[in-house]
Amino acid sequence: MSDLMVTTPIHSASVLPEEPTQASRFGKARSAQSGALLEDYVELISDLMTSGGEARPTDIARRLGVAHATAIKTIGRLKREGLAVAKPYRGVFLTEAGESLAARVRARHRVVVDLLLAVGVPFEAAESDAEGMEHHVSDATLAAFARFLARD
Amino acid sequence: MSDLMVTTPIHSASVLPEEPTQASRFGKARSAQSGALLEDYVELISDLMTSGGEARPTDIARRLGVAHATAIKTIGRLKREGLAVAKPYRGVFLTEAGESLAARVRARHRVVVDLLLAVGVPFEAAESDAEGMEHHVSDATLAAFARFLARD
DNA sequence: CTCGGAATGTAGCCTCGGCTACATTGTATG
DNA sequence: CATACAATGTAGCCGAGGCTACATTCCGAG
Ligand SMILES: [Mn+2]
Ligand SMILES: [Mn+2]
Ligand SMILES: [Mn+2]
Ligand SMILES: [Mn+2]
Repeated sequence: MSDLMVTTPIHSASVLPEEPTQASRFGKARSAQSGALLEDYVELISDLMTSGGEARPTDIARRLGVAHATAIKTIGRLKREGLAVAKPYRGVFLTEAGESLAARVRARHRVVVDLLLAVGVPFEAAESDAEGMEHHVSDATLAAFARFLARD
Repeated sequence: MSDLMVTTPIHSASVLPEEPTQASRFGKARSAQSGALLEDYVELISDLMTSGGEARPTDIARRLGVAHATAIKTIGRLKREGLAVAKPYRGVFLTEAGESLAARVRARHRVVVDLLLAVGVPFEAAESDAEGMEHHVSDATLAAFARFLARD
């Protein structure tokens, strides 16, 4: 490795950022995280509706690997936030807002996985890591990923 | 775009994964998330010690953008988990385990930021998004990132 | 039709990670 | 060397997201 590469700094400098800057970064990570669960739910509900015509609490719970009571409680939160509707014992449906969020989340998920694959991440690691990473990918980063994937 | 590129599938197929597979992916994302806060704390404490010789609860809180009581409570958890030690009113210190975790976390943070920069993500978005994404980067993915960055 | 088992829903418990309000301690300055 | 004030610590609240245990409802097989 050359120690004279002044033109293109490959590595990010390891300086402690300014305090408000750093606080803002951590804050963004926290708020991104708070929406993560709802994003996964709407994406999953949309997938289940498409592939089987219905989204039942038990199926949702099994797919997420949680107890059915946990799923039902979260579905309640989806309703409160206007992302889903459900009548007792009648399955879950997405609102317009829910469908639209699901579409965005699904598209982002795919781009993240594709980016990981493109830089050489093995398939299962890509899918697994993307499930968590996706919720922290900003629009700017998503756009950069898309540009990178579209390059020749 | 050619519609005959059968040799190299660029895009990940959009099929619903098998149920246990999907549950395991979501489960991994959940457990990764549960360690995220502790990772950020040890990295930050290590940085503060290096740059200023001490890590005080107030400074930690300001950098993270949380109330000092929140920081103190989490420092309690660091102690319970054997990552830090602190005597009342005397500042926080990392144990061997804490230092070692901090070193790994710092290295991973840098690789993630560098990877994002390398694929064209703007600097501030890279730093901001990395703060959340890093905690979901598995060893396999980290290794792939490092290989990608080391390419000619 | 009936009724038993699966699905759904409810209740109540836990930990985590935020917060505010207040109490205590340490120390720097006058 | 006293004390005002900043830092630290404690108490108690909240919501999210897990869980188990139990109650209720639905529906398909007989
Ligand atoms: Mn996800
Ligand atoms: Mn996803
Ligand atoms: Mn982080
Ligand atoms: Mn970090």
